[in-house]
Amino acid sequence: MPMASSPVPVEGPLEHGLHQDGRRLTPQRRLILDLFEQIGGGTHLSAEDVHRLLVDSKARVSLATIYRTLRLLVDMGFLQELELSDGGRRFELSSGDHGDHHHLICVRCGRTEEFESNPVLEAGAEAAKRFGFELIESSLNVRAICPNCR
Amino acid sequence: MPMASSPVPVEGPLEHGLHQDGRRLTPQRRLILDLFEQIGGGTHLSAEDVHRLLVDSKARVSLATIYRTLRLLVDMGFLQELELSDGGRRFELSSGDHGDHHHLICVRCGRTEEFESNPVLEAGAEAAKRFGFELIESSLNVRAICPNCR
DNA sequence: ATACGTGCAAACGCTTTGCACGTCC
DNA sequence: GGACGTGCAAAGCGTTTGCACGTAT
Repeated sequence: MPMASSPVPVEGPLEHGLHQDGRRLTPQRRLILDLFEQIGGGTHLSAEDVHRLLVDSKARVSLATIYRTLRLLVDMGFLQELELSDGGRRFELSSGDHGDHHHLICVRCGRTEEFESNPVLEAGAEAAKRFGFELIESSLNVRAICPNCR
Repeated sequence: MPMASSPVPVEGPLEHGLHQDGRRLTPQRRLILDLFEQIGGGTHLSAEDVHRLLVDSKARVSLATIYRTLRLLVDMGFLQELELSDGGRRFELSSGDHGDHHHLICVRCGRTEEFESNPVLEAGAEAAKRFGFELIESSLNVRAICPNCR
């Protein structure tokens, strides 16, 4: 039988990544990443969404910290930033598998569906190669009108 | 010999579209659309770009009118709005042929190359169909680093 | 102990809007 | 003549930043 108590609650990737750069693990950073992990991989949240959700759950985080932490988590690779059609920036948990995502967006109500497509990924990679660019990621945004809004 | 003067200088699509809705053809609207037509189809301009170019050429147009007119021209289908990686909104002449465009964007310097890809268009159309959406347009944004910035 | 992070509020950049005046039909 | 469009300046919105205080290491 193992020891009953483990004073260090298993150093996760967040702690590890932060400490490597001399940065610190704060309750706010933990809360923000936890929120994305609990809410699941396919959800797109704005900075204000994150703030409201955390405040609603009695957490004490300022909007400024949300913005700073979201940028940090994107830089560290935990989150990905999305550029949807309305100009609003959204964030979602990095999908460890590919890193590329395609979105079908209703221009009326904002409803967004995700899908995958290998031909699209290949086309992006090929275009980058042709122009001598180093590929980071490719994202297809399909602007459309959803069944409810028609 | 025909009459020497033709008081209506050939009503173009802009005049026609405007008058249909009880809207008016103003010098500002003409200037803004002319700018895009002269500069060519592949160029992406921000609202400020348009303003600066017009002011530089001695035109008298306010930034507010630029914004109002850009939206109008997009609504009328003469221009298309682009959502590039940095969150900046850009506009370009509607390419009469397809209406879909794909961009390769350098995340460091903002250099943008355009390319075409039928598989991408097909993938977008197929996704829209699968979810029951009515397709408007699809755009692939490939985030990458250009040769100069590497 | 000390560098790093936070909250607050002000500043910021881009975009929109209220209003009085001007202009196209 | 009258509705529509413009310019100006102010407001709006999402985001960033300076600063003093707090806290993780």
